[in-house]
Amino acid sequence: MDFLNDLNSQQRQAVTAAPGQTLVLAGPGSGKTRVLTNRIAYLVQAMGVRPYHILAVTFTNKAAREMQTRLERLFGATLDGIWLGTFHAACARILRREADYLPVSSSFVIMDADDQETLVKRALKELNISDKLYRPSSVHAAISNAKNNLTLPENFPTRNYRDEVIVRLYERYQQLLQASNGVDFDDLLLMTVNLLENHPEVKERYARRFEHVLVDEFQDTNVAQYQLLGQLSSYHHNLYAVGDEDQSIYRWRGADYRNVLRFAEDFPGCQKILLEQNYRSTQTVLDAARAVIDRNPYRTPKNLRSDRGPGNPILSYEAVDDHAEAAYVVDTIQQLVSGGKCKGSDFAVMYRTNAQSRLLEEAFLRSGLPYRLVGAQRFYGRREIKDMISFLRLVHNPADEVSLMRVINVPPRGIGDKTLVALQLAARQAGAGPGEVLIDLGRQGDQSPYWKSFSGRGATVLVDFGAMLSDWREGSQALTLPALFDRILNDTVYQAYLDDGSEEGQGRWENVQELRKLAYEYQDRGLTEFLENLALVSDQDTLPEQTDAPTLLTLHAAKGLEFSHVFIIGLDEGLIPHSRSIDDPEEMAEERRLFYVGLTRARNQLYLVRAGQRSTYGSYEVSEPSRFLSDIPEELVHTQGNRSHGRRSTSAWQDATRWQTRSAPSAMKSAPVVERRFPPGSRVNHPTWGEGMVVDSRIQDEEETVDVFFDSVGFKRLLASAAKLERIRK
DNA sequence: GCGTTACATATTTTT
DNA sequence: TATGTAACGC
Repeated sequence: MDFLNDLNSQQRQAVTAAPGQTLVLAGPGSGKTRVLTNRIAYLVQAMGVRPYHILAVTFTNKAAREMQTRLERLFGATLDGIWLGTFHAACARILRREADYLPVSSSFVIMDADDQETLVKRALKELNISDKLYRPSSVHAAISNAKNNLTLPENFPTRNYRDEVIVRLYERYQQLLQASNGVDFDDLLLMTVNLLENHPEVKERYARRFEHVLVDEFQDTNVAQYQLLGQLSSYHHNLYAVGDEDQSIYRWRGADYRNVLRFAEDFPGCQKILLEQNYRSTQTVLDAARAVIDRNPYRTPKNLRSDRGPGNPILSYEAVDDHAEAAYVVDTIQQLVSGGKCKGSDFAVMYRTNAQSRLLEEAFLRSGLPYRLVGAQRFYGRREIKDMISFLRLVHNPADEVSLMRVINVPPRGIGDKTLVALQLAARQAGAGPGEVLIDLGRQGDQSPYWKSFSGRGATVLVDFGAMLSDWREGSQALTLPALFDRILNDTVYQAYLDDGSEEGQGRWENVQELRKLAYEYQDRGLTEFLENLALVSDQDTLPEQTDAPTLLTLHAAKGLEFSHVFIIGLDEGLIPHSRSIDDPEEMAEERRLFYVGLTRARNQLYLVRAGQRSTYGSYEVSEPSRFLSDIPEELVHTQGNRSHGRRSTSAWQDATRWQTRSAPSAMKSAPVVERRFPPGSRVNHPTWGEGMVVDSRIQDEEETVDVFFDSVGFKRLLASAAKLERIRK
């Protein structure tokens, strides 16, 4: 049990906890994943638990993979029989096994968020409800919300007329889903919980098997997930939850950090262990983070400690506008990288909204520095990728109407609204799905009973497409996945459709080939598994790793990561906290946690950046500093630049920007030992240049360096000890 | 049925 | 800004 020696006492206590319900509250950087994996190792090695009896659930595939890798390292082999994966993957697995109990067959497709919205739109259309009054995204959110709370249409609380309409939409939506032999993302959880609830014998089977249930990021569980954990651990009662209320940032998706509090109420005998030793950040970072998060109510106070000493002060910078903000970030990174002090991969730039990445990207492109963008342009969200996946899904499951409607006329083959309406009608009259009708048409041509339901031209084009589809279906038995893929590409002449000679078209075609490459990897596993993985694996999981470039990402995407140098930009009211959060205290608390998550990603150096004005789609607006900034104790922060000096000619300001950038202290330097004599804002006198105002001042190599804006000559950078500076009163 | 255009539209976070 | 859609003309 060597691994126990490398743990601190809190960690060891957590890893070796007695069976039963255990709650580990793990502050950022406290070795949470390590505790989780070592716990599994401990269960297997010390307590003799067979991996077969262990279930470990995470929220992301990445986290699951990370645990997998660490376990392999600990054991020198893969653990046979263990269930280790995301909530959704585990549920999908259960549902496919137990499909006999379900309204769908075991080959059900998993509908992603886009598909869900498409279904909502169809429900709106069918029920003749205005999509202006009932925006699809909002209806989708309401349905999703209900499902996350285990609310079925019949239990949906209707407080007003709008709710009643939503219930009707919810019901129709559900019908459409099932007609497509589909299960949406939320159903994976909801249906599993209901299955276990309504069939105690099924529940017992799983609960008996899983002697130990472990959960990562417990604070992000929603009602359904919480319920599920209870069910799965209902026989052996060994539930091991690791999380941190302070890092709960998915409230909008139904996550409820109060589950952490509920855990203690529901299991009064549970053990609660706090991990407060931080191995990531300097004490300065932790102190700032703590000052921010301590203002949140309803949490377990934690005292995060670091052995790494105070480190560098936090640098804060206020740019004139959002362009200058981006320029500051890029310039600073460029200086530190070209100075050889840092690698590109030491840096991360975090922001609240994806839209903010654009100016950054432009600035990076201008500078020639490579960068890595997380999230924004989703590979699986691209049109061409969705098209190809839809073809494959259709082959796998012709009942999938969402996919059918997506690609029935892609590339354009003369199937327009009129023909589609006729197809829907014919299907409804026959009590079949449009997919079946289509395939029958394809097989039998004018001999098909459906033939006469269509006009001459409509019938022909439908027969053509139906023939293709039924061909693929037969092919799917005989052909390998990549071969099927190519067959589809060929038959649809998809390349010609995409690659119109433009750069964009070429890019799209490359994406298709990228997907084909992936299909190639699945040739031994087949279509079903390929599709399941496409549905459950997000883009975040397919990030190219190991590029030596700064990472651009949202604060949400940053959770679980760490970087030496972290920039958090857009620290303005309306962005952080986001304007949609200001009138709801719970939302506001979540914004605070989000900022906290960002702060605690930094190992060495934090940069807090904002802009005095920024363009919100079109026009510029003046912005106020984020309220969270004032929660950070001043002594932890070193303010760079100072917009408040009187004149601000463009050139002087640009000088200042560039200049301060260059002088950003390196992360590796220790904290200042010399006292500053000329704090920013003070007036000084110089023998040759006369009076000026100190704009910036910092200690470097035990020397005080100051930036002064002189009334006579503008900006100068001086060594305080060498220049005969004199401080004067205003 | 298709493609173009103008126009309106709404802009958080996504396993 | 950028995206989607409604309307129009072919």
